[in-house]
Amino acid sequence: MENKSPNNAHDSKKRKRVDGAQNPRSQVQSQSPLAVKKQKLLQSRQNLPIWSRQRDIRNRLREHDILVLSGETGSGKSTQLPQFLLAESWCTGKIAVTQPRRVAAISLARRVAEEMGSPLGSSSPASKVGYSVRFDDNTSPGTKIKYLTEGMLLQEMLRDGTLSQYSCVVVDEVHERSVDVDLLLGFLKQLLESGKRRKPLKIVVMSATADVESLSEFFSTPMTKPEVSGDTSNGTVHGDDEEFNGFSDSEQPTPVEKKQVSTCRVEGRQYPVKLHYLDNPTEDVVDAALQRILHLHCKEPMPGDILVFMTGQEIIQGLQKLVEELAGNLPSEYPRLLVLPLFAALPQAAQQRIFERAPPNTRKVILSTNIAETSVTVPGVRYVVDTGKAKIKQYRNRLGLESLLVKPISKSSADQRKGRAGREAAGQCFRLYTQQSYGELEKDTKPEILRCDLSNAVLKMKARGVEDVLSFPFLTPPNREAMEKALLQLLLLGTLNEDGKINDIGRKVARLPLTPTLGRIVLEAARPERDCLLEVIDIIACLSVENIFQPTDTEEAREKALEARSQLHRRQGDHLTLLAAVQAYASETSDRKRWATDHLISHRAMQNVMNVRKQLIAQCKPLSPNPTIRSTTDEATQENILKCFLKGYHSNNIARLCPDKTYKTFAGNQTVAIHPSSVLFGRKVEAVIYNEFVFTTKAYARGVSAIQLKWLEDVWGSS
DNA sequence: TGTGATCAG
Repeated sequence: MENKSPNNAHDSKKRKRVDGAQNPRSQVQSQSPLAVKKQKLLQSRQNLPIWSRQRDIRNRLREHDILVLSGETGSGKSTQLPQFLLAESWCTGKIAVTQPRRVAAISLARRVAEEMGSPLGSSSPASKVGYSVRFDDNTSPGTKIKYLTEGMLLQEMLRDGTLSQYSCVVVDEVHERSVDVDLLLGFLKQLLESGKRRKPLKIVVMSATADVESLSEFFSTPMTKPEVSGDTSNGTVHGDDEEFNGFSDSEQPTPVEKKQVSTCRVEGRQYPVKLHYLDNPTEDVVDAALQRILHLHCKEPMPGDILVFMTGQEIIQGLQKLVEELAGNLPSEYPRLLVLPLFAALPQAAQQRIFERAPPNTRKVILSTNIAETSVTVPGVRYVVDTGKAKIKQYRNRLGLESLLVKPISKSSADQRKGRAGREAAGQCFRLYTQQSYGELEKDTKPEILRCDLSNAVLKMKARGVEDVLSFPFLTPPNREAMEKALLQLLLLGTLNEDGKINDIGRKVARLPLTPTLGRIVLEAARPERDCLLEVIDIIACLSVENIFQPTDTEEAREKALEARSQLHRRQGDHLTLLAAVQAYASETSDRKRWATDHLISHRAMQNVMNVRKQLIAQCKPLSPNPTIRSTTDEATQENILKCFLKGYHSNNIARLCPDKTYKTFAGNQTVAIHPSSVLFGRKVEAVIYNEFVFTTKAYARGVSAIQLKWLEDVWGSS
């Protein structure tokens, strides 16, 4: 039965006829539900734009190792391309397909399993399709097609430097240009040019935009100085290495010739969207959006929901009030208007409301951040209103901190937003800016690697044996200053040696699912002198998820929160307060959700904390097989916990109280105030450490704990 | 006395 499956047929000549078999009735009667479902799906697969390109794509990959495929949403590339390749003679191993987001990896795997008539993941050893995302590895030994997040493949590359179990890596959604995708592309390019693979490795790079030239140029041009060196002796957290790790041989790399890269374009499927611009620029986009929403609602026929792109939570909630007010005053002959906000911090249940059908005679208006641009598909939308702005992360080398700024979006972002109106029928897009302003927008959004703190990326490169990170093959190289800042940071953390080589600590930190700073703190906690691993992991878990404390926007809510959380507050500061919260939650055995609600703590955030905690404890097992559980009321324990943080923050995140009663940072002697959300707010202690420095109405330190200056020598004096 | 686009390990 296995061999009858068209996608497993190893006889590619017969394949076309089997796929096209139009008389499945006799098979259907005798086949399992999975096979019936597969047969039903075949027709819709055959209608996808990419279907007719199957032969072409397979031929191209027989002749070339690299294929750059551009295709818009709806072309079917993410589901069909991996299936096309399964029967190729070079495809003896697995096919990896990377995705930027977990939900995408999971839903694609589910869909492809159905199409292939295969059980999903670990449910059966016969499963051909699986997925792997953080906290959820759903694969079986027989998995041939594996959907996984970019971060998961990066982790796999640290453990198995040549990706020996794969015959093909498909990198999807490259146009989003996450830091992880940029690293992956560089690592894959190095791997291809290293000549380290025993069997061929095929690479398919897929992008929704037509930036095919830069991608094919990237892969076809050999690196001037192939980077092959590095000390990769074992220093693992897992201790399960079998394969070599990176490019550790001292032998010279094989000389590289210019690679042949094949390129291919597939049409998407999209209904037409009519564009409208403002004649004159507006000063007040909120008002312009309000007018546009009401006008659309009163003039355009039903059905047809409206999706409005805005910058952030606050402005969305403001507009929501205005629209609801005005819509309430409309004459009764108009349909009703249901306003739904959408942003990531919104509780899950509230986010779900956008998928529910509106009551009869009601039009939905969804006011969204750019979450609706890529991460969430809102159904029923025929009208898009675009303010042309978004909050964008920026990194400032000199201050060494990331901040969010409202900035104009790029052309490709604007076009993506517009496309959201044409998913189900023809639609319209109203841009709340002029056509001239559109013309002046950047073509693409600046890749994240040019806008962020690079210490994590650089550490990963070092852990893969890349010694000269300045000549790493980046699709768009970050500037030298940002790279040097990251190297310095890693050196201060003690993850690199003076000569820039990664050390044992660095290799261990690189494998933890944390920033280098937080990873370093965890390692410190495992040292026998500190011996407070479990306690520090609880705190670190909180710092690596969203805020566990429910936001308090009114005076009343603030008082209520203060009251509800009073038993959790620790006078030493926010770190020990977080620890108290996790310990209380974890020891709650009856109803954790209720406990969270009672304490005005986000249950969803706490569930994430528990997942991260479990993962970190498992990963740290080799560091400290039997960690002691400490009494957290013991002063020595408290001191040890905070000293671990001191080790990770070194001079960056410390401030001391000056005679003028203000806190000044160690590093820059800058005045910094304790944030009102801190339990230490308003208190004066000799010195503090803090998790982050933010500049809003003034310079604030958030996540603050009291320390003693005499501790510094103990922490900095030792290695 | 005040904040937060989004995603990933």
